[in-house]
Amino acid sequence: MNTQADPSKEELILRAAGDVFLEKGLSGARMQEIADRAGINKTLLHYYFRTKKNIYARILGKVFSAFFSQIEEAFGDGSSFAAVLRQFIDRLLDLLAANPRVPLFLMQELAQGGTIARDILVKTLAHQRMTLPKRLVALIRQEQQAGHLGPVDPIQFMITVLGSCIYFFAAEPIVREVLASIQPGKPFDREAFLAQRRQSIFDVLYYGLKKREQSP
Amino acid sequence: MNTQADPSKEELILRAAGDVFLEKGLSGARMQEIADRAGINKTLLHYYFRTKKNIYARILGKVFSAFFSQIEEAFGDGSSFAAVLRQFIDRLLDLLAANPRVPLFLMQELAQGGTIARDILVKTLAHQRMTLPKRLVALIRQEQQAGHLGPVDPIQFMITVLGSCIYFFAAEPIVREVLASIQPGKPFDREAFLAQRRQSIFDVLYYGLKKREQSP
DNA sequence: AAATGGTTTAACCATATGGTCAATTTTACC
DNA sequence: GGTAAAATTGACCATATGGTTAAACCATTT
Repeated sequence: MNTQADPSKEELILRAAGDVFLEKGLSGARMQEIADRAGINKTLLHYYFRTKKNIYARILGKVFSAFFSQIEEAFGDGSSFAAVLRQFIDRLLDLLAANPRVPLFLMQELAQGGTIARDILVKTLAHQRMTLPKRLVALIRQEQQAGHLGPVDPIQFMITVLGSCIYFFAAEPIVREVLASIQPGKPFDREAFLAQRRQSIFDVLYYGLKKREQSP
Repeated sequence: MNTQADPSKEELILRAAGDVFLEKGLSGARMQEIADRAGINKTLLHYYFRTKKNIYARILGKVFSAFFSQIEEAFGDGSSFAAVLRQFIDRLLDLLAANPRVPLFLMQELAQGGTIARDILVKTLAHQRMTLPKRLVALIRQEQQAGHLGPVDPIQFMITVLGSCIYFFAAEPIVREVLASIQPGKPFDREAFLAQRRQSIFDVLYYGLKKREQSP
C-alpha cells in the first residue's frame, strides 16, 4: 500500500551506512552490518552503490555539506558583535549536540589522508564559497577598526571559538572520566553541563576579544 | 657484535606498532605492515604479544601514560596565574607539536567505546591521581577568591584551554583547507602559525578570565 | 660437540569480508 | 493476463587477514 511514503531502499541504505560509518569509520564498518541495520540483503548495497568506498564517499559528502551549510546558517544577523558571537556559539553547540559524532568522524577521516575526504572537502568549500569564515573575519576586522575589539588575529580567534565548542564533543568520554576523577560520586548532568558550557565559552571568548589596555 | 645496544625486537615491534596504530587505528592497522616496518617476520608479533589486541593495548597504555604524565609536567611553577597559564599553553602546544596524532587517536579510540581504552584511562587517572586538573582548578579558585579573576567556572575554563590548544592538531587538514580557501595562493607557514596561535590563545583566554565589570 | 632452550622463519590454516552471479520476486506497462 | 524491466535474494567466490605450526637457527652450557 505504501500510503505513508516510506523511504526508498537507497535511502534506507544511506541512513544505515551513515550510522555505521560514523560509529566505526571506514575500515571498521562492515557491509553486512549496514545491510542488517537497513533491513535488506547485502547484495543490494552493491546493486545500488557498487562498492563500499562509493557508499562511504556518499556519506562523507552528505555529512560535509550538511554540516557546513548548517554552520553557515548559524551565522545569525544580530546587530552587535556580541549578539552575533553568542548566536554563533549557541547554534554551533546545538548543531553539535544533535550530531555529536560528526566532528570526530571528519577529523579522523581527514587525518587519515585519504583522497576521498580531501576531494570532497575541497568541492564542498568551493561550492559553499565559505561565506561564513570570511564574513566572521570581516566582521571582527570591522569591529576592530571601530575600536571595539582588541588586536587579536581574527582567524586565530575563529579557531579558538571552534576548538572551544567542538572539543567537548570530540573528547566527551575523556572529559567525563576526568571529571569523575575530580569530583567522585557526583553524577554527570549533560544538559546542565552544556548550558553552563555555552555561557562559559561566550564569557571567556567575548571578554578575551574585547578591547583592553595593558599586557603583562 | 651489537656493541651499540640496538633495540630489542620487542622494542622494534612496539615502535612500529605505535606508528601504524596512530596512523590507522585498530581496525585499519595490518599486522603485516607492523612486521614490515619493524623489519621482522610477522610470526614474531604473535610470539611476543599473542594477539593484535594485546599489542594495541600496550600502545594505548604507553601513549596514555606518556601523554598524561607530560601534561602533568607542563604545569609549571610560575608565580603569577598569568605565568602558569602561559607556561601551560606553551608546553601543551610543544607536546602536541611533537605528537600531533595523539589527541585524535585517543579521542577516536574512546569514542569507539571499546573497553580497552576506558580501562586504561581509568587506571592511568587513578595512578597519576590527576594532580594537574585539581591543581589548576584550585589555583583558579584561589585567584578568584583573591579577586583577580572573574567568576568563570574553572572546569569549563580548563576545557576551553584544552580545546583551544588541541583543536588545531586534531583538525589540521580542515583548518588548512579552509585557510587556503580564504586566502588563496598564500602558502601555509606552520611554524609561524603555531607561534601566532600560542600568543593568540593566551591573549584571548587570559583576558577572558580576568576580572571585569559589566556583562551585556 | 652434543644438548638445551630461547628466537626466528616459511608455510599453512580458518575465517571474515568485499564483491559477484544466477535465479526469483516484484513492479510497471500493454 | 502476459511480458519486460527493475528490484531483491541466497549461494558462491577470491582474497585479505589474524593467527598457528613445525622446522630451522643460534647462543649458551656442559
